[in-house]
Amino acid sequence: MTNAEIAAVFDEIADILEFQGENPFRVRAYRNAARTVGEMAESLEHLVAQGADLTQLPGIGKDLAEKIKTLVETGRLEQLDKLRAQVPESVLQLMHIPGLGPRKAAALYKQLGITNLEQLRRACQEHRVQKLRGFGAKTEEAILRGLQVAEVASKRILWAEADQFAQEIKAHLAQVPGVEQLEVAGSYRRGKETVGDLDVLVVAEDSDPVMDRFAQYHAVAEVLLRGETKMSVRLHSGLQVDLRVVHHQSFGAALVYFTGSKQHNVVLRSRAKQRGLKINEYGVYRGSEYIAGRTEEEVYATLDLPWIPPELREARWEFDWADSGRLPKLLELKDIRGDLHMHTNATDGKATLEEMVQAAKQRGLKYIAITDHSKRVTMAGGLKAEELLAQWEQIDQLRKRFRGIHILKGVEVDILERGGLDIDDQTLAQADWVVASLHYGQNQSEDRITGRIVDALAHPAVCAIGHPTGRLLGRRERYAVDIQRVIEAAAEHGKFLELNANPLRLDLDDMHCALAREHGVLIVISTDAHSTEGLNVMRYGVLQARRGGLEARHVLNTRPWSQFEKLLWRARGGKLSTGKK
DNA sequence: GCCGTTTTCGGCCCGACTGTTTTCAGTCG
Repeated sequence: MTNAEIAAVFDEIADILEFQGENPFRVRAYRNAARTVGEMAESLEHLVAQGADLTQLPGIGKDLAEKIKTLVETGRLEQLDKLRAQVPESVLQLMHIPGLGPRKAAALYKQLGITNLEQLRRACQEHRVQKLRGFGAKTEEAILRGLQVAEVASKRILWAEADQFAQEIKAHLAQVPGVEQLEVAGSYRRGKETVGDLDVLVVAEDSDPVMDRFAQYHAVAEVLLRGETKMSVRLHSGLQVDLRVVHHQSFGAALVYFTGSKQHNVVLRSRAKQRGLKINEYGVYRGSEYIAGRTEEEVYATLDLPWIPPELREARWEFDWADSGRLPKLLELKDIRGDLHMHTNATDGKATLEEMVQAAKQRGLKYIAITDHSKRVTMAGGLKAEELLAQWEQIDQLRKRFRGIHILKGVEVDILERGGLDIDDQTLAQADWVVASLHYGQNQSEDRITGRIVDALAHPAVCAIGHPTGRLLGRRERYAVDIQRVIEAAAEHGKFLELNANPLRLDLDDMHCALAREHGVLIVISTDAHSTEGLNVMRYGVLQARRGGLEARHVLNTRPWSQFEKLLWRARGGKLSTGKK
């Protein structure tokens, strides 16, 4: 059973317990466990097989450790079977309607016998819902609206898309007179790969002009609520945007509060409590006395903490790091010196080889690798060995004309379904840089896929594995691959692993990056550009790496050329074909 | 169900807004 499946079991248990009105802290324990398990890079199957002590994991105690063990060994959990028998599965969907929580959903089920969304719709239309205690005509209307938007509202969007809205909204609100400070917080500010909603924070004395202007933002479809300090809208795209207006002495506290994550805030609050303080979105208080809140630094300082970069605020390692003075100096976009995965119009890219080199140079890159597809990737017009060799001759010519940038002769060689690589060893040996990627046979078993990738890492010509999980955010699940084993193999052979900066991919993900760092494996952040504009996605990859706690020294393509050359030489067993001028 | 620099029992973050109430429960973030 995979980690994701175990996490799903715990989430389902939490859903049912919540619906049944169980102790909310018990529900939270299951949610926390689901999160811990779902985010782990190490496989629980392996940990159990090794007899590891699972209670060392955060939020996993004796009881849940035993349940994980049972799930891994038998694939089932008696507790869940029993719970499922008590509540029809479709009833749980009721809780996913905005405005319906466990209490109201339970009332609908118990008093009206509603077990699915269609019955709910009919009951609202027949005005049976408003007769229930605690419900009314407005609730009924809200449910009907909620039914319409439930599907689109639950969809998270890519960080890159959220960034466009965030920039527009900032520009839109900045024009309001009296707006002193303006920031978009939430998971957007934490740089999470997908974003569920936007939290806009504004400092102004008077909230009305800001809210009036906000309602006029062209993408707003509906104002969901509007109060003194808080307003929520839904955009035509379905994205919800929350606006909070605060006074300047609360800006830091509110920024901390609305940046989150939820779990990070819970830790902050308990730390405040331990120190006899109270922290909320308005500030830090001792009793009713305001202590701090103007800036984030000020707020963290009252809790004996340094300022923590938003990307790390997930209650994973940041508090341990901060307490022991080991908070990393996170990687920045300006640290990036090279880009080692890009395509040209020789395969499925749009720009010519020369245009790509020109564009890379304009962006200040000191070294790049041209890595077109190999022949197996027929859809992209992958290159045969002789075509590659011809391209590399072209690169020889270009090297004479372009100074100040090193152009590596590379290839993105396909890892074949049956194992092995798509280009012969002799040709590969002449390349400066080889990315091996898996494009076919994505439905094979975890063992086979992991085996194919581990074998590729053992190949002397291969430098790195491209997009190592193959996922496309919101479109395609990752293939079954044991990342732990891949990282161990990369460590053993001194190879590198890619963090693909395409906003749709972003794999390895943050947790994988952290695990690679622990194993001393260097990450390569690459754009996988298919056009000159494609080179601009590097910043998304940097953001993901920051979430994994990576510093510049953990990333191969931050190295100056001379250092990079040495590392590459070592990775290829002391054999470097050219790369030098 | 977890967890321990107040604790192995008794806590577990805190506030805004809405709708349905007549002082508050439920939901959300």
